[in-house]
Amino acid sequence: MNWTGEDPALAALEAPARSRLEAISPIDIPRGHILFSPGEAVKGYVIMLSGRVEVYLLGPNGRDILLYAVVPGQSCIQSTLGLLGGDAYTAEAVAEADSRLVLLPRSTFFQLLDMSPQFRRMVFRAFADRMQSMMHLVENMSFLRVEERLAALILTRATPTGLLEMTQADMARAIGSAREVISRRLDKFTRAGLISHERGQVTIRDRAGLENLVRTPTL
Amino acid sequence: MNWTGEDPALAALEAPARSRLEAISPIDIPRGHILFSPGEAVKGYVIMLSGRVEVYLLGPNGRDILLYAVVPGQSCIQSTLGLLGGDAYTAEAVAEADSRLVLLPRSTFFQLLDMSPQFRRMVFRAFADRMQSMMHLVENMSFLRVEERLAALILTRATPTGLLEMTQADMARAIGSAREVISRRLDKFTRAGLISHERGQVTIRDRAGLENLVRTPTL
DNA sequence: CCCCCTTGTGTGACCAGATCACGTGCCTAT
DNA sequence: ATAGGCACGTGATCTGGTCACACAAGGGGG
Repeated sequence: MNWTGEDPALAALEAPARSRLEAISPIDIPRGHILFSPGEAVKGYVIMLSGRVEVYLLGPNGRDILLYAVVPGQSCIQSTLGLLGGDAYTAEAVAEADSRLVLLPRSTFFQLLDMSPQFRRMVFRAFADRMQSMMHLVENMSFLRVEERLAALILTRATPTGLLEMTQADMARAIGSAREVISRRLDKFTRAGLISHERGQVTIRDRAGLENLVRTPTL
Repeated sequence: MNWTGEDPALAALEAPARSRLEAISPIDIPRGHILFSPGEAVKGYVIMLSGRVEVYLLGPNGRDILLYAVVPGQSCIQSTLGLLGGDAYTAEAVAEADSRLVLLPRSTFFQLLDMSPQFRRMVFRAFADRMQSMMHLVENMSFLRVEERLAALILTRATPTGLLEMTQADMARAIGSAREVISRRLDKFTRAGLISHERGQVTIRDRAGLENLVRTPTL
């Protein structure tokens, strides 16, 4: 077993730190599984090896918004917050794809933090990335219109062939809007010839047109 | 000169780290001064000794929203982000009161990070606090109505005697709304007997009534 | 002291978007 | 076949952000 070789950042760790990590077995999480829910105690520091985990903030009325997605090479900030501050989770994390990850117990995490400069850099970097992305989230939600956010979502999440398989409700969650609004916007896009859409999927018809929408602030 | 004694977290540092810090002189920033603007290169890690610095995200149309305020014992995350990720500032920081702070050059910051476990904890803790507050920001802006946010603002920022000296435009920035909306809400609050207000200030008349507004989700 | 200029406010009209309350096809398991 | 669940469409309504003003309160400089 040699999972630390799978990731460049992990492979760069000092030998002692690496072997300390190797002692822990990765766990596999099936798609759709919930890693943690609000109120649960923090289990440890999470290192993603493969897959995709999305972290949502849950609102009182059943609404929820996507805070960020964790992909390999990143860590889950929620966990780190809990480890450092002692608070419980306030968000929900769900595996969007079959995922493989390593769960570092609190004590191991702190040991590594003290013994390995490389590990420290890794953690700091992960922190910085998250913070950056959170700021972008705030920025987008505050200053961009739904139409721009939606266009951006379609462009960034569609396959190279221009297909996006996603339900309207999920799109709404991803850009912090409501399902009904997505429905209407997709209609508008379709009438404008930018996309076509049917149950569960959107197909890009005019990529340039969408890109134009994104980079046009308010016009 | 012995400024590390002024703050409990700093006083807890190991002797070598402390003396390393003491070699740097604090700088004084007058109220209203802008510490940094978007696009500027990152100067270093900031440790606040006294005062209050507010960090705003600037929108394209002149609108801006308060990301967080830095008070003594905390650090400015924007700076840290820059140090770790190498990106320039994307926000603006302005001193809301006369402030005194220490600016750690990048190299010193990393040296301390490597040599002092206490310093590491301090930095991590600051990071975690900021991340936590950013999540609260997102949470509040997504799930709370303007009225609740405004009531909360008045309660938390008013003096013990119930006076809040702040312009409506500033309140709007603080809770991520627009000036006109604040104007109308304050009117409403006043008609309800919760507050009274005049140019540049709000006075709490019915604290319990305001608190009730805050903790009532939608009713 | 008055004028002018800046700053802080009040207000109405309008628009984007969130919420509510449905209805309607599709798909699957019993 | 049918019932239930899921994805989607749609109108009505409300909150809140934007725009375009007017107006009042200070604050110098003449």
